[in-house]
Amino acid sequence: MSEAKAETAKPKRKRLDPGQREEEIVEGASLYFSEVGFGGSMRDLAARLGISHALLFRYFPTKEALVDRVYDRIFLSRWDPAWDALLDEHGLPLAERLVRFYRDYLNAIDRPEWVRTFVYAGLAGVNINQRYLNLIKRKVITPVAVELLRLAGRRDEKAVCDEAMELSWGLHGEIFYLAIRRWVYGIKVCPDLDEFVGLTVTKFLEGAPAALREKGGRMRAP
Amino acid sequence: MSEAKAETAKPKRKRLDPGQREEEIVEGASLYFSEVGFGGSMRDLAARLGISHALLFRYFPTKEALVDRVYDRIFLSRWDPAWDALLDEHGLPLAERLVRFYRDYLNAIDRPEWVRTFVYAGLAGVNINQRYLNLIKRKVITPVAVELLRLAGRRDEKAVCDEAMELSWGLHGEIFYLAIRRWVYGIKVCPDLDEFVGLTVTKFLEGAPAALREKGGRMRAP
DNA sequence: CGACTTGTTGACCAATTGGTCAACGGCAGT
DNA sequence: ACTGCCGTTGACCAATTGGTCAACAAGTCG
Repeated sequence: MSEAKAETAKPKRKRLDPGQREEEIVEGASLYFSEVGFGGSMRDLAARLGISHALLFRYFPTKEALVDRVYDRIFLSRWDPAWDALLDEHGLPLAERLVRFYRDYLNAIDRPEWVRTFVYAGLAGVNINQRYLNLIKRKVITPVAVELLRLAGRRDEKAVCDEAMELSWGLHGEIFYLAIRRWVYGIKVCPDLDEFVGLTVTKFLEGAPAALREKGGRMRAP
Repeated sequence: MSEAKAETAKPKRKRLDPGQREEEIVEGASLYFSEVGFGGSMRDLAARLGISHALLFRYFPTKEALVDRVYDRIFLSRWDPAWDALLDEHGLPLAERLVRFYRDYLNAIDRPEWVRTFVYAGLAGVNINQRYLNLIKRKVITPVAVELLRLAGRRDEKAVCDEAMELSWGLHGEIFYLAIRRWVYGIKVCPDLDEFVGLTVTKFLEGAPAALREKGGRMRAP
């Protein structure tokens, strides 16, 4: 009873195992920077961790080094290898694959650290951003576009192919935009993510092939 | 010839009309902050404008005041009143209205200052952001959702109504995401915006009613 | 209990930040 | 050309920033 403060979960003040402390710092930094952006100060972060800011420099030689680690932590291995197989499972109907993939994917990324850090990085012009989107393009957008073309019964002329890519990006953007609305704009969104993905994929599969076939129709307004 | 520097467009160094100078500052600040974020410094901005940073404080008492002006400049009166009438023109088919509105809208907002500042503001938690999106919801999302419900032949039960809203947000997000890809992530996008809007609206109108009708089908996976 | 290792800290530094102010100097009006 | 208004500036200030370093103390080994 003489030290009643000891109840607030983590009142420890000193002498941690180095590995443990480092982990604690990276974890805390991920949260902190995702909230305030990478303009946040080392002192604030330290205060939040309950340590002195000098200690941060014991574990990371420079702020940039910490930031890099945060990038790694958040982006690296955010791609579940199982998704490769799933998206390529031509035995399953496309609808099934898309619904399952995007439910899983949205579930994996729809958290504040991920979305906010990703957007912060984009605004700051960090290249990790473009690298990640190239991966998405290669593994998701393009394969989906290819199957979309076949579904619409179009041969792969350059122009039509580009349109299929844009439609595929559209599906992706629509889903990611939900996360943006929630974590960047702070707006309340549809609580049932699975339902949202279901709706959106259905809309995509019902609408996109039709849009592709209708080329030259409604699009070319006077 | 004795003053050859005088050729680089605006080598003027002193004594502008106050109104003119103020305009110049707000204009420059809009560009500057949209590039580096609102963490940018007054000194940098001043250097970029070719004036001393003290002068900035002559025109704006504080940095915050300048930032507010930039917000106003960028967001205020970004809504073309003609859009109200257009969206409400029930004589025209919905497809026509949507295509025309979103072509115009995308054209109006698809510029770096707008998109980047909007996202910066969102991350910073500035309320102007939510205010703007409420306007979008009221003037675009909801009316479109209502017409979508009718198109799908569904009565307006709460659940179905929510779904229609999400689908409508989806269309909006898809289109805005194009601007994000371009101006936040710095990725090359479909060069023909009008074509993109045409495709996306077609996909929406072909797919969304179907998705709404199909409730309980593909969505409820085991 | 004392000594040694090492995780941790408070004090300090130089650079940068938002903001102030007295003094400078264009540019009328006469 | 002189004068005076006022747009403009350089020098300055306090607070904050990333980063350093000698000193402190928690835990362990004898």
